[in-house]
Amino acid sequence: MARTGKKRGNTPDQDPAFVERLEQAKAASVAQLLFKCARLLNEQAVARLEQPPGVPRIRPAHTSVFPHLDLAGTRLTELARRLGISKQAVGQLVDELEQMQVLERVPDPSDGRAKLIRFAKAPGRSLLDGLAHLRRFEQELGVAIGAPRMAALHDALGALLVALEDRSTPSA
Amino acid sequence: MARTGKKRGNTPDQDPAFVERLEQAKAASVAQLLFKCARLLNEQAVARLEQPPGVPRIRPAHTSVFPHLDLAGTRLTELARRLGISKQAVGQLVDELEQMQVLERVPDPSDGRAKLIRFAKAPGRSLLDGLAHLRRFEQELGVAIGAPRMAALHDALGALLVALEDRSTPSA
DNA sequence: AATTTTAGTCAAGTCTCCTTGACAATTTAG
DNA sequence: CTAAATTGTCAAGGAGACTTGACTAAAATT
Repeated sequence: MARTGKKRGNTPDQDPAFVERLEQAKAASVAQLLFKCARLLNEQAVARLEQPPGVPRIRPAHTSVFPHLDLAGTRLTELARRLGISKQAVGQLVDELEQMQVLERVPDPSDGRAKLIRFAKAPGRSLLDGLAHLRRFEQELGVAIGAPRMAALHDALGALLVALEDRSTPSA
Repeated sequence: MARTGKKRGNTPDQDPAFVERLEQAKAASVAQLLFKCARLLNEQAVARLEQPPGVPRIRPAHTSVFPHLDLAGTRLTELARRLGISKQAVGQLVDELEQMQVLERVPDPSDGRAKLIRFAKAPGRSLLDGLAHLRRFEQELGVAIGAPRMAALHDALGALLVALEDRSTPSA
């Protein structure tokens, strides 16, 4: 690295007003903050999990399934509807999560065609370890930024999610 | 839908303690909320942009570049380092953003090999319109969840980002 | 001046995540 | 009982977001 120290700082030849508009736009963006935090958090959380090689690793997409699972079990079709993706896609995710012994499929007693998808009775450490890890990670972050802020974050995100979901599905 | 009304509510045959741990874990996850909000927000923001057909559309991946751009211009290699991806990948994103007249490449006066990537001088409406859209979108969301919550969200995310960045680069 | 590094690019390939199409097993409706 | 609809699965495929490898031009090092 032999650059002469002027790594940044001055704008070469751009209109100051234009520059200011950009600065403003960048600074104001809650969205940008959100994106960046989400990416970093996801990366660091996943990196914490020791993943046994060979069997399919847990991937970001898998986590999106959990919040839509009823504890009594949920049908594939219903899951697909909630996630807004095809049932084949869900099927694949569930296949993998089943291999990891995180989820299990049991026959639906009330319908011979259907199966209920639910958390595995004897999760192969993957699930509970993973969740415990995540919890611990979140606690650490809570300490880092302060409990009140963490609570405020939780609250605000919950509200934001509702607002966003209302937009994407104005009907359902 | 002929299920006899027991869509959820009671757990068939699972250990209550286990069930509670799961419920807790699900409810507690700030991370899940964060991921989902970020994804929805990015998708919806991009979807709002009226995209001229033919030329490459702006896609969610593109937005990740902006926060790392210095207004004076940033080199491709530096951008790649900041984003944590290969310079070829960045090159592709920048190619597309250049075609859309959102960014431009100018030769780096201090190094004949290098080019500086920066916001286009005459953005083809895409950029400024896009930023204006984003601002408006955020304002709408602010109304939806309430101004205080929005402020709290902004504050908490800022703090969280710092905490996360400190972790990922304890040295640099 | 000769050698090694560095900045950016071209080409090709991979991995993830999701889609469409076709299908057998059941259930429900007529 | 037969016809239509629904549940889940198998198979193939595609778009997006990267990656690795090979290479040129310019700069720094020796």
